[in-house]
Amino acid sequence: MSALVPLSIQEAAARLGVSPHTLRYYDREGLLDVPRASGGERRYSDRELTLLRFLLHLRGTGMGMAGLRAYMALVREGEHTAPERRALLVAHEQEVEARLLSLQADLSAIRAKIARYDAHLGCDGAPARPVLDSPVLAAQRTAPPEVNA
Amino acid sequence: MSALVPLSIQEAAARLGVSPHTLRYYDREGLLDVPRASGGERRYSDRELTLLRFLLHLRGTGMGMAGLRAYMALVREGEHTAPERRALLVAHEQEVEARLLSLQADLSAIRAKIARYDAHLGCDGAPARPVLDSPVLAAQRTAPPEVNA
DNA sequence: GTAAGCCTTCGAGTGCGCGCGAAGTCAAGC
DNA sequence: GCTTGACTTCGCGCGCACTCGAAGGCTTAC
Repeated sequence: MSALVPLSIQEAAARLGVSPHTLRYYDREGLLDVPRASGGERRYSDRELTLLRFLLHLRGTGMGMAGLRAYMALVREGEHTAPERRALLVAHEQEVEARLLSLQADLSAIRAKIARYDAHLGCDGAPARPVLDSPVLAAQRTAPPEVNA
Repeated sequence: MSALVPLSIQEAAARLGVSPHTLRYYDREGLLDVPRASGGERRYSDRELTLLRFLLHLRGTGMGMAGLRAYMALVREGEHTAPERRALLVAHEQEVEARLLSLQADLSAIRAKIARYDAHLGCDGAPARPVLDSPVLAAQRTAPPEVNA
């Protein structure tokens, strides 16, 4: 999981699942100060990889570049900014949770529609296929079906 | 929930929670054939509102305009396209579920980070605040904490 | 020495889903 | 008849996060 020796931008990109272009972009945007080798090449070691992995979690949940910059600015400030970082993360967490709920609601509506197609295709009153269950669906059974079509 | 009389674009937009601009855009893009009043004004009745509501569920789960067009093309084709519509929706559903899972994984990582800040701020080995639980979180306790920072 | 290959910077382009302002039209009220 | 106001079409602009191409430099291999 961790590298013993600093990685080139290509290797780092491969590990993180992004393109080298993206890593350079993040650098340009001032998210990280990536150490350079003698020839000026970026060297990604554990610290950078760890930070980037977390930044990618933030990006994956829709935080914009401005948010990432703000967070990394606090990180550079030092340990005493921990409360502010926590506040920033909690605020983001709440936004994400809201989006997650509405995403689940939308998905639920789509599944209801699929179920209706199943009912009509099955042509015997009951769904032909029981719409195989998924772990993600657990919470949705509490919400009303909301069959709006 | 439903209108007895066709709505103006403003009223429809308000009900659907989008802007009139967006409704005209959808019209231009050929998603719906919205009936017009004598003066050429769009009139949204139950059929249109219902269709749009479902389209907004699709948009809300990240389906692009091309997907919406494809779906609506099938709807216009008639009832015999039901199997294709179902297939389209099922494919989309699976994409969304995948995104949902990765979103939850990202969110989980962020929450782990918050918990670590809590631990350090609390300064007594245990989280000062038990990180209040949410219904969304139910499935996540099965996944490993993945504290990567 | 020189060719290969990966790196560098800089700046412009892309794709998507609107957002918005301009300019014109139409129906209703006074 | 004239204003008012909501509607129409048209088409450019935008914000975001990349994405890519051009032009050049450094190191290593032969």
